[in-house]
Amino acid sequence: MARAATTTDAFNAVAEPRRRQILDLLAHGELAVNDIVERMGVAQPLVSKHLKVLREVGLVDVRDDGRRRLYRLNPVPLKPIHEWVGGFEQLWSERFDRMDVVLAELMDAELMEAERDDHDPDDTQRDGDPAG
Amino acid sequence: MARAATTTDAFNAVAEPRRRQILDLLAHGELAVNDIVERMGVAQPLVSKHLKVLREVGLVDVRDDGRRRLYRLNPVPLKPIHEWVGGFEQLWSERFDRMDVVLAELMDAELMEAERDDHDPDDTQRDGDPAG
DNA sequence: TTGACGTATTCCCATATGGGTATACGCTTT
DNA sequence: AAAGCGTATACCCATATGGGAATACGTCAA
Repeated sequence: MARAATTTDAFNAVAEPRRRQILDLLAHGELAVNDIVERMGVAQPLVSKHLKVLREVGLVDVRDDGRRRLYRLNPVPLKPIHEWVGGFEQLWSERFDRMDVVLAELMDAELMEAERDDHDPDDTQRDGDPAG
Repeated sequence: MARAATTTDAFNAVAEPRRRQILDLLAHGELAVNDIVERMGVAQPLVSKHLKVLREVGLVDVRDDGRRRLYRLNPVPLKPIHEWVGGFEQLWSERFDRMDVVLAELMDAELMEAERDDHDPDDTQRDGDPAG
């Protein structure tokens, strides 16, 4: 099998930078295709294709306005992403007691700076469960 | 051109469900490849490949332990995702029933500042209205 | 050393991508 | 009706994917 389709979910749809850019633009309000084309400086068919993907995952809605098509943001499908990533937030935003060991080397560069008074030879947590 | 490589950034790496699953597992602590293989029920080479992708975007770190390799989570590269998606959070989290109203407010934020002397209860020049 | 174990890598394939170009479609103005 | 405009679609490509199978590699056990 190949990679999952971009239209599989918001995760895949949003992996493309241009599509994120489109969503950023639409966050300011409804826009016609040409508006997006101008602001992004890419070919119109390409924009239409990206919009199609975004439509298929429900990230944008369309509305006909004469011969134009106005697209507008629908942020709801982003929610699962936010929630999933949010589950890790604590792991990068602050030090944990038990995850500390794990994170130590990840942020060692910064932590080591503050590590002037050594102590605490304690260990014994091979299987910490931060989510507990 | 084809789709951006999965190793381009966390956005792409995390678009794959299995890789998210791996990160979820590692959130509980360090794991050897075989541990992951067992818990996910997929072929070992596949796990190794996914781990390689995660390594290349910095989402996991490895440590040798005899003939095993212990992987551990590094959540930091998830931060940009969280931040980008978080920018849209208010658009879905607040009790806004009608997204178009929200967007209109964003759009006219500046104008409204200058027009706080206005009155105009409504105009409703839109088509369908879900509210009812 | 030999063998077993734990992982990584290589080769193969079907698939769908993002981009380009050309063109078809629909609405509007003449 | 014809001409234009705004969008969407159809082709064409090079590329890299996720998965499967086989195998190479490094470490530990006999």
